[in-house]
Amino acid sequence: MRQAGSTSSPWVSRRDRAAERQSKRDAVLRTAVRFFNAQGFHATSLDDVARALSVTKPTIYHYFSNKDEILFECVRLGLETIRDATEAAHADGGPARDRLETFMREYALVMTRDFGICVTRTSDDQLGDESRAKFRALKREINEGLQSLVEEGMRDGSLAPGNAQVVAFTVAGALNWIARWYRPEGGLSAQQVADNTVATLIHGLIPRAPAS
Amino acid sequence: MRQAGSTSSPWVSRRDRAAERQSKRDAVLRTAVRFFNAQGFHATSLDDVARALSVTKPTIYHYFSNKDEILFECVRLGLETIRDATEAAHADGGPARDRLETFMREYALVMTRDFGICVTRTSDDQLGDESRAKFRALKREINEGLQSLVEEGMRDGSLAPGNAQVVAFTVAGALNWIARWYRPEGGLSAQQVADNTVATLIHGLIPRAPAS
DNA sequence: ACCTTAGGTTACTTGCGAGTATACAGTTCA
DNA sequence: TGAACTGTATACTCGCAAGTAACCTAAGGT
Repeated sequence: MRQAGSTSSPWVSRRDRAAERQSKRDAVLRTAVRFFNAQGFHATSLDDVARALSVTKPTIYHYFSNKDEILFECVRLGLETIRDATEAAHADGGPARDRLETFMREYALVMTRDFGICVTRTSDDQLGDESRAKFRALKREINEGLQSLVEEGMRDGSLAPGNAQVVAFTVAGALNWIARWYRPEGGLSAQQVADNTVATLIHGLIPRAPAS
Repeated sequence: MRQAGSTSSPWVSRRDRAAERQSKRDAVLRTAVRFFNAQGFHATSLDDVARALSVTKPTIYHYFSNKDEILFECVRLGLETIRDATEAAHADGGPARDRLETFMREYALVMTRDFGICVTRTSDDQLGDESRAKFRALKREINEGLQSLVEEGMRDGSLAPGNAQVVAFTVAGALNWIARWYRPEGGLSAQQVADNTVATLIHGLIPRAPAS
């Protein structure tokens, strides 16, 4: 630690205290999410996490009030990244299809990273009542954003007509699934996976004449 | 119970004993899988399952040796249905694309039913070592079948060229996801969901000239 | 010099739920 | 009639991991 603040002076503490606390909180989350992804939430004890950080369990309780909060913070970090991308996709101009494609690519990339992976591995029965409600709300928000983007595209003709809800879930499923199979050490980079998946969804499985 | 065997006679027991035992075993699985899907595996105690069947926990242990076995049998039932469909798809003649499409539709339908739902809700860290190995093996078998079907289609030109592995995972993800969002009481029938999802995957998101 | 607070520890409580020991009733078959 | 087995219940053990109590230390402000 002792990573100093803006000016590097021995008189660390003023506003830096808060920053240091935050950085330790983050460290707990980063460590916890790896365990959750590797072993599952229930199979991970806070002692595991503590040990990995060379501290003890009560220390963790100094930063979080319970295990639930830790899990929720993990999924929140993943979900908020995606939600921000949804909002960006709506704000941008241009044909809906292009905005959708950009969004999908971003979504896919999140799914190759720890917090994104945690989102799809977490089912709401693992969370307490209040966290579960927030978790669901965030997911719904994202899904509605995706679906409305699809609807827009169907309206403006840049997307093929169909059932927007099913299409949105199909896209979400294909993208979420990346979190379940992607391995960084495998042959493909995250970017390649994202590009290929998005291309498959956009163009479909059967051949198509060169012109898009 | 007392549902009798082939001939309806009061002398029930001979070969029927085994059948009755089997039917009770099945009842445990059907009840358990509903709980697992509704509340999650860890959040479901065997007392819950027992109570729902109006028996007690030791009775369940009379049919299964542990909780693990119950979960594994649930996912096995789901997975084997899919695997059989894979094999059928390989055995059939005709262009690979058609066989793939049939297989996808069947896969999608399984994902609307209890045991199929359980498959995608179960992550391997919930299983013991031996069950986990079998679970993974079954899933791999299915995925390899799917991927080889895709490769075949790319070779014979009935599918667009691309990275067969990514395509297979994209398809699997979209189909698996059905288990996470489909609700029978919602507006769409299982068949409609299957047809729409498959159509989206086959044709892609962007418009296409009428001729396939 | 002293009080307070933050960050940490050791050692505990506690509850839940998986799994078991044991007993008992009914049925089959010798 | 009675041995053996099957299916079920009651009442227990037991371990694990979440969460807590109580205590320690060092640093900052005054």
